[in-house]
Amino acid sequence: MTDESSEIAWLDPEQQRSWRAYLVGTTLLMDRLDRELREQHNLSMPEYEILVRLSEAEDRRMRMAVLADSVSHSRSRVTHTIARLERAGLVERAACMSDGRGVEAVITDRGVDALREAAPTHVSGVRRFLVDLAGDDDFDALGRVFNTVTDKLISANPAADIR
Amino acid sequence: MTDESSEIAWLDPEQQRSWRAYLVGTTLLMDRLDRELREQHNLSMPEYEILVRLSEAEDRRMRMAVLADSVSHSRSRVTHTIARLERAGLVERAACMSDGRGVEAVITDRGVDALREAAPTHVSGVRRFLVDLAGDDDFDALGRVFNTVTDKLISANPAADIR
DNA sequence: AGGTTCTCGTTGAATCTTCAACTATCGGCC
DNA sequence: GGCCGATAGTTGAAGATTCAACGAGAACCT
Repeated sequence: MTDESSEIAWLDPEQQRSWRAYLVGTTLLMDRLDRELREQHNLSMPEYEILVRLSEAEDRRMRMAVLADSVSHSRSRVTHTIARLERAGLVERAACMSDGRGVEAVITDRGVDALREAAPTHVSGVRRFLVDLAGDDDFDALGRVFNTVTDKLISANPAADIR
Repeated sequence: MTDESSEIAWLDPEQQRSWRAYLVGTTLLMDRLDRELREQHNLSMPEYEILVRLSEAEDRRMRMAVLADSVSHSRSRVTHTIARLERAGLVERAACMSDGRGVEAVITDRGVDALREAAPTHVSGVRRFLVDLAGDDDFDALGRVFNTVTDKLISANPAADIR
């Protein structure tokens, strides 16, 4: 294209095909999983993910910042998401004893129930549209790649705050 | 968990690790690439993708529906995105001659320039945070997986309208 | 103590996306 | 020609996410 383009490391056609497949595939996949959760369980993907983290946490509760880091969403976003979940009665907020600024999100019994109901739907979607389509080796490769990507982006973006 | 859970094909721990790495990694990656484009070139990822498609198209123009399909966004979304790009002077709309309902999006010279400027930034990001981190074989695997995912989700979602 | 600086989490507005409803045109059919 | 269902694209409001600014408490330093 321009003069400087000769110095730029463009993607070769095959790499470009893979990159675009990833972009489009991810869009379609997230869209689909989100839609299934919404229609069948009235939950969005981000909400679902947060419920999962909380349900696995010690004492079913997590500090907002830890929660935000664990899903890699901004703190503001988590605040809003938790607010929605709280309105739905699936989560409650509790002041943090050890830190006056702190807030803990706690999944309620109803939250656990909602998650239990939604989980099979979700997992089946992940299987049908991703895991079972990929060979085991390819799926392992995917895991390796994105573990590396995550490491790189976490350490490149110093410390906690995603933003 | 519940009784029926014994019949459900959950993900084994390693699969779960990969799935979550993909989720988190994708979040971080898209976030990062979007931010770089925005800060350095005042473009979002979806806007960038659309400019790319248009720039590659015959005569630099595409029907809205074709464009929407090619990036796998809803038509409404593309309408809004194009409206923004039009406001920025990077794209124009033109009535379609062969079909009275049709609208073609055409990338302007300014649009081509903007894309030319942004492309090196973007490609470098894709390389630094994904392509160059993955071994060639792993990256190929990623391409295979998402080509399959895309095929499955396109055919599963009969015909054009993504939603 | 007092002051400074940092982190925690929230807030409300701006931006982007989704959703449902709508207009207009096309295409087939009678 | 005229009707009828399907398709193209838009619209505006509702919903979700980002962004910048903020208040409150912690941590540190003297």
